[in-house]
Amino acid sequence: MKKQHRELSDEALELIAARFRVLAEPMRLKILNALGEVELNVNEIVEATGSGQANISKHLGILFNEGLVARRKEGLNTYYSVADKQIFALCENVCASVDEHLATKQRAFKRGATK
Amino acid sequence: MKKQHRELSDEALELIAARFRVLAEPMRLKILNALGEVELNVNEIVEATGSGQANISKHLGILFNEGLVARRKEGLNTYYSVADKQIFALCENVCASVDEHLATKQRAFKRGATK
DNA sequence: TGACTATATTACTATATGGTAATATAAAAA
DNA sequence: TTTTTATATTACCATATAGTAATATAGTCA
Repeated sequence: MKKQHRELSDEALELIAARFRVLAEPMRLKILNALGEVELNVNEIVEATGSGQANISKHLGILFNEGLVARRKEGLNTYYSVADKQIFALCENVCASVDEHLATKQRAFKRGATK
Repeated sequence: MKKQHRELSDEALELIAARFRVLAEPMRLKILNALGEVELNVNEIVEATGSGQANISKHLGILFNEGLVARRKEGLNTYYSVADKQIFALCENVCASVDEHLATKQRAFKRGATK
């Protein structure tokens, strides 16, 4: 039996999956996309996303715990920014991959072969 | 107000999130890791992962629907392989990112500041 | 044909989690 | 101090989904 790839323990797989899980929510992606390269406070993020304050705070907490965003308090406000800029490259990759997948599906559909 | 990043519709965000969601399961990552560059049938994957046949079939179906694996039938057997090799680069990135995050946490812990 | 085998599907349960309303906290202002 | 404001937290409900057992399906072999 040939060894295919790097050995990954169940624990490592769980950690990697957890990271993906954080990115697997449209609202969290929306927050990251809204942040981009700038720094926004919670209210600004609430407005940018159109979601409720409690929900946004919860998502921000999750993003913060995973180290994807940084947090800075200034008086009553909390300013958030993207801590791990690599996220954007990651999303670009996934974007391209999804796009390719959809194109393939569309070609199959046009050919009349959904298979 | 400055435009930060690319505009992404809610629909696009949902598609990207869906892709991440597929990768957000340890068992599916385990399957992809087991497959690597080789082709395995369902039974071989069942053995490699230590999970049940029904569960593996279900996960393979999900991976297939997202276009992450390809499927080839040969008699009674179904052989699966990784269709989107970019996945591995993606996982490497996430791996590095998680690693960095954990290292940061560890440094904070050693400093006595969990903050 | 009928038995056997590999895989897929279905039905079910248990768990996780997103959204929301209500509330707590804590900093600023009056 | 009291009030106001921004954010975080808690409790709750509704939904999604991983794992599993049972069953269906379909190819192979006798």
